[in-house]
Amino acid sequence: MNAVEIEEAISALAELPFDGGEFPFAFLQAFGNKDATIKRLRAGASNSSDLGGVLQRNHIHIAVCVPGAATAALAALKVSPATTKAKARFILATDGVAFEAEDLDTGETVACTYADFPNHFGFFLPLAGITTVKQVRESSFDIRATGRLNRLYVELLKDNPDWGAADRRPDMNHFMARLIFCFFAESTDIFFGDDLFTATVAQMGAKDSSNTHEVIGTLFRAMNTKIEDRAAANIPRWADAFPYVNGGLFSGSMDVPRFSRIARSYLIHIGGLDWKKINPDIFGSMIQAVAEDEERGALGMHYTSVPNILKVLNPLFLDDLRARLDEAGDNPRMLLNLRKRMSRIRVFDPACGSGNFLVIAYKQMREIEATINSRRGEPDRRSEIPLTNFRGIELRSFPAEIARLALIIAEYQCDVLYRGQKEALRDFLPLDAENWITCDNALRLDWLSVCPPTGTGVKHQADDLFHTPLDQAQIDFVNEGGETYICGNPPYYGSRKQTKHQKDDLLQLCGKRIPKWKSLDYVAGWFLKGKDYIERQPATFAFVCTSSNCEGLQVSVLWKEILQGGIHITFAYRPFKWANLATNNAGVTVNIVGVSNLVSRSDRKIFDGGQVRSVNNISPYLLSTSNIFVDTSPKPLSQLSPMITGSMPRDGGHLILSFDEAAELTHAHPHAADFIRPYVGTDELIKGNQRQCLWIEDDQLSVATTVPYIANRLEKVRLMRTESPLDSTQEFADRPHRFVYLAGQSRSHTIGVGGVSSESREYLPVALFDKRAVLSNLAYALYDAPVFSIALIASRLHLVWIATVCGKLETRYRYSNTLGWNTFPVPTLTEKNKADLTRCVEDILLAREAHFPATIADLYDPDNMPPDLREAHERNDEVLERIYIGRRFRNDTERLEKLFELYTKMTAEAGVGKKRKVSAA
DNA sequence: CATCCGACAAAGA
DNA sequence: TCTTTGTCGGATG
Repeated sequence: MNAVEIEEAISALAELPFDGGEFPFAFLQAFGNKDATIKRLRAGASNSSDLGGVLQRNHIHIAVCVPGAATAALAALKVSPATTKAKARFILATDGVAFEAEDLDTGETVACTYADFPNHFGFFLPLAGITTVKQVRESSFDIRATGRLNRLYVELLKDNPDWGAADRRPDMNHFMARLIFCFFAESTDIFFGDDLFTATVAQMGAKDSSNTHEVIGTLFRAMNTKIEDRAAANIPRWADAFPYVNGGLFSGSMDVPRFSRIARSYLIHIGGLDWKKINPDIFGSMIQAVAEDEERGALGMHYTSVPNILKVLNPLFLDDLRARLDEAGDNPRMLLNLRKRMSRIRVFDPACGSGNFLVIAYKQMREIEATINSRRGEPDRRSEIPLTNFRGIELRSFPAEIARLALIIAEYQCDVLYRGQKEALRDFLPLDAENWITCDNALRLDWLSVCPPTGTGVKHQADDLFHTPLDQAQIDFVNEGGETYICGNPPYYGSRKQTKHQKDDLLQLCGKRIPKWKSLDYVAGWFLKGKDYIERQPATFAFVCTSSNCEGLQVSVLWKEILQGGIHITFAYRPFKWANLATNNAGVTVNIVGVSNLVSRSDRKIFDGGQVRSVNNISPYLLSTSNIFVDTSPKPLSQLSPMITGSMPRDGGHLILSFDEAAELTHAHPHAADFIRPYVGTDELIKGNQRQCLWIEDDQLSVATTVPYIANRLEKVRLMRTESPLDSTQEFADRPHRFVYLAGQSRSHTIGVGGVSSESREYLPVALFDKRAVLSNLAYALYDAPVFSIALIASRLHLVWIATVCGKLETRYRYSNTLGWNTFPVPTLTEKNKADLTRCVEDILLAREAHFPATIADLYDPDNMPPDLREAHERNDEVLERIYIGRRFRNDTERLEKLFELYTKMTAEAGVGKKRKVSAA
C-alpha cells in the first residue's frame, strides 16, 4: 500500500462508529497488514500484549481503554515489559474520544481527538514500511488531497472519455488546476465566505449532477470577467460573490467536463478539506503523478525533498545571498542594494516538473527579503521579488499547470507569513502575473527565448510541432542587469533506455558536434543546453544528474564538449543515493554539478558525504584534479598483456548448468564431461560458487547431441535466440551449441578479473584459473599472461585508477578493459621488477591458499582480512610503488596525481591524441 | 566483433 | 524489511 491508499483506509476507519474490540485490527489492516497477519493476531497466537490490548512484534502496542483513561493507558503501554520485549516502535491508546500515541524511536507524540487521528496518519507511516523524509511525514494534507484529486480525475475521465484523448488532456489539466485554485481560495480568505466555491456548486447544482458542469463553467467565466463587465456578459447574480481572478488561470477554453453523481460528491468532499495546509512544493510533486496514467499507482515517486533541492540552490546562489545579508548587518544602504539585487535575479528550471525548485527558490528568497525589510523597519512592505523571474520549461501539461499554481500559492503564503493576512489579501487579486511556465520540450527549445538575455525580448521559438508554446512566455523579465541561475533535476535515461523521440532530441542537439553522442544519458542534453545558454548569456547552471554522467565513458564524451572557453565546474556533490517516496526505493545514485563561465571565484567546492572542501579545480570526475579525460583505448598503452571481455552466451540460461545439474549429467553420461567446463563470472570468481557450462566445439556437435539432455538444452537455446528481437542474437539461432560472443581460448592458464566489485573491498578481485575455465562476459580475461599482471591488478594503485576512470554500478567499482586496464599507466618494467612482482603474487596466492576454502569474498572482507594476506598485499604495493616513485605513496590523492601525470605523458608521447587538457581558469 | 551500462534487481542478513 | 552487492543481454561503437 502506498501513502495515499493508507490515508484513504484510515479516513474511512475514523468515519465508522468506534468499536473498541475491532479498532486495533482495523487500524493495523489500514496500514496494509495482510489478512493472515490480522487473523493470527486476532487468534492471539502472535499477540503478546500484557495489557489486554494488541501487540504486533516490532511494530505497535495498541490499547483500547475505558472513557477518560487514554493518557493513563498510554503511560501503562510505555512501561509495559511486553512493549519493550516485542521491540514495539509505537504505542497507541484510545477510548474512542481521545487518541494518544508515541513513537518510541523518536519520542514524538500525538494527542488529539479520535475523529482527528487521520490527520496524523503520516506519524505511523513507518508501520507500513514507508520511511520517508520528515517533510512528507508531516504532510498528511498533501497526501490526502492528492489521493482525493486522483480519484476525482479518474472519475471525470470515466465520465468524459473524450477528455482523456491526447488533444484534450491539456484542457483537462487546466481544468484541474482551476479547481485546485478555487479550493485553495475558498479555504483562505481569497474568496469571501466559507467554502464559497464548494457551497455554490452544491447549492446551485442539481442533486443529480446534471448541471454541475454548467455551474462550474459559469463561475469560471465570472472569475475571468471584471465585476463591471459581468452584467453585459450575462453572468448571473449568484456568481457575483466570486472575485475577478484572471491571471491566465481562468482564460482559455471554458469547457467543463460533465460530472456524474459520484464525481460531484468527490468534488464536494475535496472542497471540505482544509486547503490552507497545502505545501505547494510537496503537493506539487505528488499531484503530478495524477495525470500520468502509468504513474498513478506510484504517487510521490518523483518527490524531490527540500534538502535535496537546497543542495542545488544553496551553492548555486542562496549561500551567497545569505553571506551578503550577514555582511550587510543593519546597514540600510547595503540592505537596500541586496534587495535590489534580489529583485533582478532570475531562476530558471528547464525541467521544472511541478515547480519544486522554483517554489523553494522563491520561498528562500522571500525569507531573505523579509529579513532585509524587518532590519530596515519596513516589515509589511510589498515584495520586490517578481514571480515572473521564476521560469520553467516542462514537457507534461499537468505539472506545468501545477507549477504555475504552486508559485501563485507560494506567493500568497509568503505574503501572509511575512506581511500578514490583510496585506496578502489586498495585493493578491487579480493575478497580475501571466505565465512563466512553458509547456514544451526543453531540449528542442531555445532557452534564450524562455529566459532571454537581460533587457531583450527574444521571441519564443520552437521547432517541435507537438507542443504549442504559450504566448505568455514571451513576457519580459523584470531583471535589468540581473543574474541568471539555471537549476533543476532533469529526467535520466541511460543511452539504451531512451525512446526514439528522446534519441532524436539528443541527435539534433549534439549529433553534429559530439562523437559517440549515442552513449550519453538523456540528462546530458540539459548540460549541453546549459552550456549553449551560458555561452551567449554568461550564467551558472546546476543540475542533479545520474552519477554516470560524470563517470566512465561519458566523461570524455560529454565533458570535453562542455568544459571549453572558460566554462568550468564551480561546485559538485559527489555521488549520493537519491530517495523518493517509494517503499522499496532502490532508486538511483546521483550527483549535482554546477557549471559556470562567470569570472571564476576562487572557492570552488566539492561536497562529499557531509564534508565540504574548497578546491582550485573540479574535474569532470568531480575530483579536485586538473581536467584530464581518460578515453577508451583498444589496446594497452603500457607494456601490458591484452585483456578481453569474457564470452557472452545469450542463451537464456540454457547453456549454463548448476553444480548439481552438471554432476547428474556426467553421472548419467560420463562422456558428456568433455562438453562441460567451469563457468566463471564475477559472482563465481568472488564467492567461489561453482557453475558449469556446455562448451561444445563445432566438430564435437554430432557426438554431443547424442545425449538427449544436451540436445534438449540446445533446442531451448535455439528457440530463445529465434525469439530475440536482436539480429545479432538471431544469427546464432542455428548454432545453439556456441556462445554468441567468444573471447578466445587460453593454452596454459587464465587470469580472471571481476567485472563489478563492492567498494568496501580494499583490492580488486582477481584470480588464476586453469585453461579449461570459461570466463563469462561478466568477467575479464588475460589468457596465458605473465603472472606479474596479477600484481598490477591487485594493487592499490590499480584500484584507485579503476575507481576514478571507470564506470560504476551505483557506487560499486566496475572494471573495464578498454577504459581501465588499457589506459593504466605503468613504467617500463625491468626483468628484476617483473621477478619481484611475480614473487609478490606468489605470496598473495599462497596466503589465499593457506585459508582454503575461503572465497575471495571471505578473504577480502575489509573487517576480517587475514593478516598474512594483508601483509602479502602490503608487500606487493610496496614493491610496485617503489617502481613508480622509489617509495610508498602517501595517500590515494598522490597515487592518482602520479597516474594522471604518467597518463598525460603517455598519451602525448604515443601520439594517441586522446588527451586534452582544458584550462581550469 | 567487443563492449558499458542500467531513475536496477535479486540475493542475503 | 532493510542491506549488500553483482545478473544479463541489448544497443552502440
